[in-house]
Amino acid sequence: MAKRFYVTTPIYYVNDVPHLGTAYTTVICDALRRFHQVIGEETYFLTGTDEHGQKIERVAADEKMDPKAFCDRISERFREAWPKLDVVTDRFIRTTDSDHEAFVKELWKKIEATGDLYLGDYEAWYCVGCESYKTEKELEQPGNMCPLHKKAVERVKEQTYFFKLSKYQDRLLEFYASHPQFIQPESRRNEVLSFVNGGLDDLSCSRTSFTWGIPVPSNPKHVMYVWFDALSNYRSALGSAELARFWAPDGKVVHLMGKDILRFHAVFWPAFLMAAGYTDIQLPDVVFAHGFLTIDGHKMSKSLRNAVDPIRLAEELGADTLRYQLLRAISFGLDGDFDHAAMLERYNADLGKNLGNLLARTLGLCVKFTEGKTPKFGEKTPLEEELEKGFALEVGTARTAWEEIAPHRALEATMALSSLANTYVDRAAPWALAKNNDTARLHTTLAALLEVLRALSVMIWPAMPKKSDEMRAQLGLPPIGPKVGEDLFPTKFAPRAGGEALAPGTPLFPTYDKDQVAVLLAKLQPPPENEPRQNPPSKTVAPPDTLKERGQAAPAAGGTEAAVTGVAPEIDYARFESVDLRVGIVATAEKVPKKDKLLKLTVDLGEATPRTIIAGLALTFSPPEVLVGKRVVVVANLAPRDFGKGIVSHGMLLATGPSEALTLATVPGDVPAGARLK
RNA sequence: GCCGAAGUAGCUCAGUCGGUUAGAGCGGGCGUUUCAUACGCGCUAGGUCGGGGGUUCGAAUCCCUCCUUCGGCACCA
Repeated sequence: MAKRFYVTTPIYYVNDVPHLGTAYTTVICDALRRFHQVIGEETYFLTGTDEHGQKIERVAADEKMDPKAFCDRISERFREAWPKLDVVTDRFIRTTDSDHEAFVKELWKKIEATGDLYLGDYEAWYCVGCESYKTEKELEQPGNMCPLHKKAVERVKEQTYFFKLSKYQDRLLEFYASHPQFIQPESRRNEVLSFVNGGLDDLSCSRTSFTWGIPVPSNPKHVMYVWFDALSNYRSALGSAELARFWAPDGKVVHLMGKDILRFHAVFWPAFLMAAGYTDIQLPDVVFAHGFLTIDGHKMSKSLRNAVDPIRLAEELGADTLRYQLLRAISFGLDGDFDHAAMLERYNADLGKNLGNLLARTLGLCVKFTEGKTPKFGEKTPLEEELEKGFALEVGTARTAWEEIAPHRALEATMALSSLANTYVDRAAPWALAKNNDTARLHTTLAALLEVLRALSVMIWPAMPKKSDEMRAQLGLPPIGPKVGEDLFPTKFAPRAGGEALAPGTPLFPTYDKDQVAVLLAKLQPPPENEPRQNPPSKTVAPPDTLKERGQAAPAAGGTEAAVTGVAPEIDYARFESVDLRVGIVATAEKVPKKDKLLKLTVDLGEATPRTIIAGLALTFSPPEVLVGKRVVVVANLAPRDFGKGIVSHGMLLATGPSEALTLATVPGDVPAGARLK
């Protein structure tokens, strides 16, 4: 049984501001930490911001700001946001913090000393005609020919530090095997296993093309790869000897993150630590990837994400209501939907009618019949026996669920206990007992109810700390003040002595009537988007974090993201002239079966018959017919490429952008098909 | 296309080492109590357990196949 509990969110990249996705991750961590606090463990909760990288350098430049100043501004938005959701962190770390930088440099040096970080050339084959890198297997032999241009490709070199990730493949697999809990949930584990089983390449771990990052100690021209820098925060934050105890055998280290960045946490991070000499026992215990949220059934597009502000929700409804919805409504680990209407419905049902009303009716009875004081618990009847049985069951279920990182189940059990108490009141009918002057039974009944309420006030604390405080105040109890070594989470049904003052107050969770619900929804729900129906996968913007946007593990080798770090080598005019660019008019367009991205076009180039061109446009242009009639730019003298099944492409369209949001190079006006561009 | 996960009542999900009438919560409907926030309690939903086929005395639960959804990979001349 762990005595210490250390939980982290990913550090959020400052190219975005807090939104519902990041709030989700952060709230869950806070709730988990609170649970572990309340059972008497020593806890530490870390969040923060990730601030280095070329992207930030650029955005800052665009805003004519110093990168650090830019980071200060955005980081502050995160720092300010979380307390508004009743999130209490032990530290808000920034990758620009000096102790972090110092730690990362030390970590780097340690690994470099073992030889697992080595300076090498990132070498790749580059075809000037294609303006892109080629992999070995793409080339035609002999002569390393570009298959399209039938010309030899060039060898391009960039110096970079590599991390010997390949060396850790087996050790990682062994680690996963001996620590089945390491990657959760289970289904994600398989994904990672197959990735690692598929073989690991060494990781390019430094850049020289920009400067906004932590310099490599032995070679300051190089800046460390952002992931190396960022992942290290989990460790750098515990740099002091005093804090290192959280990362010891009797401590449990849990990293929570969205499923999109699981790989970095489950593969790279432990490998870095292994390389730096950490033993298995010093690696994190659990890497838990949760799902993505949709909002009212819609994927989180950028605009939708901006329209649904967690801070505003918290201000409007109370942080506790938002927290409850996030924790209870979404099966943790799976993708989930954040539905505004469902949230209010659930609030009314669970919190208002079930729990809130239970408190009100119980205290009401006490005011009437026990002078507002806690009564004495007397002899049990079968009713109390049954209540106790249910109490033990639900309390146990809730505890286990929290331990297993299943907050939705924990809260389900919590509400089940509240339901049980409502049933119990009805059966015991204290108002009838009062009428019959059966004071002993009356008191026993009320004391039993107060005991359930006391337990509930503890059980909701991880999810709804403020409401717990209010509830306990009404029950005449002090707010939860967790102490290390003291397990406050209910186990035994143990009514209070009696004679203590109660302090009934206003309803804990006032319900919203139909009209109020309508008003709130109108106010909070984002306006419906004009989503082009069936416009596929505008890629879900990963809510939980935006770290993915940092680019590939290796330099832009043939990646579709074409992070243009520099302009391709110079060519002479003759070479340029050899590329025959023509205006083409799209005649037909259809999807290539079984290929997600490919469209088969016929394009009129003013020739006898239109040409067939295969292009990777399907993600952006749906249905493909929208392309018909467009004047596009075609590379007309590109060697044909066979896609199998008799599909051959005779040319290429010019376009830019990510595959799900491409911009086609088009020609305005009525230029005839076949006109040459130069 | 390859690999993986999933498809169970209006909604969110549980159940699956095969076994009596397939479950819970919410919502809906009906009834009822009065301590309470018009709240509680009781009853109810009759759902082809994605489709089809097979194994078996018996399948939501095992096998095959198909469909759909979601991931990862591939495809982007």
